[in-house]
Amino acid sequence: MTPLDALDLHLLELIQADSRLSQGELGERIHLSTAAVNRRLKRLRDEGVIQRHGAVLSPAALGHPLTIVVEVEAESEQIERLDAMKQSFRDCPQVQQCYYVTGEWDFILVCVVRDMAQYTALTRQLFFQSNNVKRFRTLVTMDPVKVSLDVPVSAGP
Amino acid sequence: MTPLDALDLHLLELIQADSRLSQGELGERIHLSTAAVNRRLKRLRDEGVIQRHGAVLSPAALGHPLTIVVEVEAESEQIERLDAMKQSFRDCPQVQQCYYVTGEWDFILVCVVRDMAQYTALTRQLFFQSNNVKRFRTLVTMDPVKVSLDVPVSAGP
DNA sequence: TTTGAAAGCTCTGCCAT
DNA sequence: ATGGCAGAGCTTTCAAA
Repeated sequence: MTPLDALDLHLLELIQADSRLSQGELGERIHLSTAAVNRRLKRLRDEGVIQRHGAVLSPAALGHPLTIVVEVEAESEQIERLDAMKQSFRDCPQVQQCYYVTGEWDFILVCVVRDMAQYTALTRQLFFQSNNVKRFRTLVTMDPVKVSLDVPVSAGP
Repeated sequence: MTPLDALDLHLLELIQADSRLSQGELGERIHLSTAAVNRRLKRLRDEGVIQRHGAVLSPAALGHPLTIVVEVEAESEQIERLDAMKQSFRDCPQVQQCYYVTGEWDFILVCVVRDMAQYTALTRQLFFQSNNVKRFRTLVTMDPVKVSLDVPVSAGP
């Protein structure tokens, strides 16, 4: 994979914040021609640095105002059973994010739901119906202080 | 705010998955003219249902291959001190997400970092340097099973 | 509300540098 | 690698229904 130069990083920073900027506009900002921007973006997409272009929707506007973080401990850590759990989390639209982690718990989930009733139904489906959840703990979000998937682009300390 | 009809929801579902679909293409898929699609998208943006259009970048490709979940307990729950904490989390590029939650812990953070050394530096900056962190617990991600901000669009159970 | 068309932009490939 | 250009395609607005 081609290493990223300063212009690539600048480009990524801009389209991460707003993917609707036209290639002409991007070119102006980083002092490159439209064609050059076009080529770089294509390369970055082909190499997988840019994974996808998506619209970020308001959960509240779509009737899912509640964000809930769930800590989950698995019964058995057999790969097969863990994979089945992972798949059930991936398949559930209400599960926005799932991380398999070290430490006290095995999984951390972030869920978006309509109300507590829907969350209760979700726990039935995901945890009680599974035969591999030892225990889970629910953390209800009072304030989604920061929600993004943005990656630091500048060099960093 | 105008209530969302079935066509709006279909549109949102499509551009949430891929915001690069052209308005003509979207129109074909939901059987509407380009102009009608254009107007609905504008309305959805103006109303804040569509919050932003962004590119999702690969953390690994940008040199941030480690995702770390952190549970944080605050010393004092004075609004002023909590707000200061929230702001420090918002301002930190390595903190992708922060939720202020009920229960055992006060904050859940999701961080993306280059390596453990950078994470250590981050904890210094965010936790030790703060005068309001009682304790925190680190959960290192072994597998980012599902990472998205997608919101369920269909009606749901 | 909708469609259809017109004007203006944007993307993309080609060629010269 | 880059910039300039041209044709195709896309977005946006407007009149009409």
